Amino acid sequence: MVGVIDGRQAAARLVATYSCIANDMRYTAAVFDHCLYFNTSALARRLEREWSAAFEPFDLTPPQAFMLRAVIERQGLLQSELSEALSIARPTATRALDGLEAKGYVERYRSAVDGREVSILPTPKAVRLRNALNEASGAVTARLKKELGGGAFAGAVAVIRGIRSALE
Amino acid sequence: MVGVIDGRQAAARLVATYSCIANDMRYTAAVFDHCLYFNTSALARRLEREWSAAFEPFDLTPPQAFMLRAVIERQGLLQSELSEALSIARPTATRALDGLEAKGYVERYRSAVDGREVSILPTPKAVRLRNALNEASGAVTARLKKELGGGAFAGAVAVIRGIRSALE
DNA sequence: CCCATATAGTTGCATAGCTAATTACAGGAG
DNA sequence: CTCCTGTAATTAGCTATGCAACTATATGGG
Repeated sequence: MVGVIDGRQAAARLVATYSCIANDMRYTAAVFDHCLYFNTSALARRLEREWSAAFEPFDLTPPQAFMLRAVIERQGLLQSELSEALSIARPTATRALDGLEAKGYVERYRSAVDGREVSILPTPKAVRLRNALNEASGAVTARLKKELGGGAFAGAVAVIRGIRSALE
Repeated sequence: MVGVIDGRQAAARLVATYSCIANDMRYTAAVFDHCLYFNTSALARRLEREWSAAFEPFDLTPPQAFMLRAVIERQGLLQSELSEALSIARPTATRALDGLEAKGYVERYRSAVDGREVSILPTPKAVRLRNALNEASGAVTARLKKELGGGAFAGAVAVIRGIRSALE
């Protein structure tokens, strides 16, 4: 904390709120309106809240729930394959699986073929959650589709996936 | 670590890799292809890498750099206004500003009008970075625009921003 | 004036993500 | 066989993020 601002400066602040010295566009509301990074990160944070609420009844965070769903749908994948499927770094996969293992949802099996690899299998308790997890996620999707319009929603997902794949 | 998987099970794993019991679509490559949350989060992580490299010469992470750019472009905003402008929670803004203050890029001024509020101003050292920061970000944008096609890029940003604003 | 309520900012705690470094195993060159 | 190199997973350490709780200030009612 460095100083105190007086009333005159506070008034100047209010003007600054609604003007943009940077690009001669005055009364621009948002600073990074046209930035792909900014809008994508902000949307990701916003969506995290939606899916967080959806998985809250299972006491799972969205990353945990998506990892578990992947383990259930693709039984026996190696950790490296899971990290690739979920587009996360391998240490992140290690920790997500640590958490799910501690909760009794997954088991690790070291491969007899290659002793470095570890296969992941869901426990029966996890498999029993499968439909409920899919439905919880599907309910959020259905709600957003309704709010945003079905066509717009599918188009948006396609656009976002398209950018992802264009960046490898 | 619970057990060891044998060769036969390993073979079954490979089949599982490329089939999807969940929805009768076999040979589906990606598990959550149609999920808005999954694709958006994954894209956000990918873009974080791009912008991270862009701001690396300034020893700033993307969140730090975007906060600093907002402070420079909207001089004198309150912390609450900055957190809203950047779509982050107020504690996150507090910590981002702590870091920028420690680096000598921003100064906090407690409002004389309302002693709870704090106005943020960039230091001259920060203002001198302004063009370079904008250009660093613009260079990434330009490169991606070229890779993805200008129309597709602008359309994608519009779509993503549209979803953001539809969710308030 | 004093108290109750509200608000701005901060702090504590937890999760998730990354890179770099480490450990354990695999596989080929000599 | 031994060593060197490569790779899967883990560990260490950092940043960013959010919610909940706390502090300090403001404001309106008695």
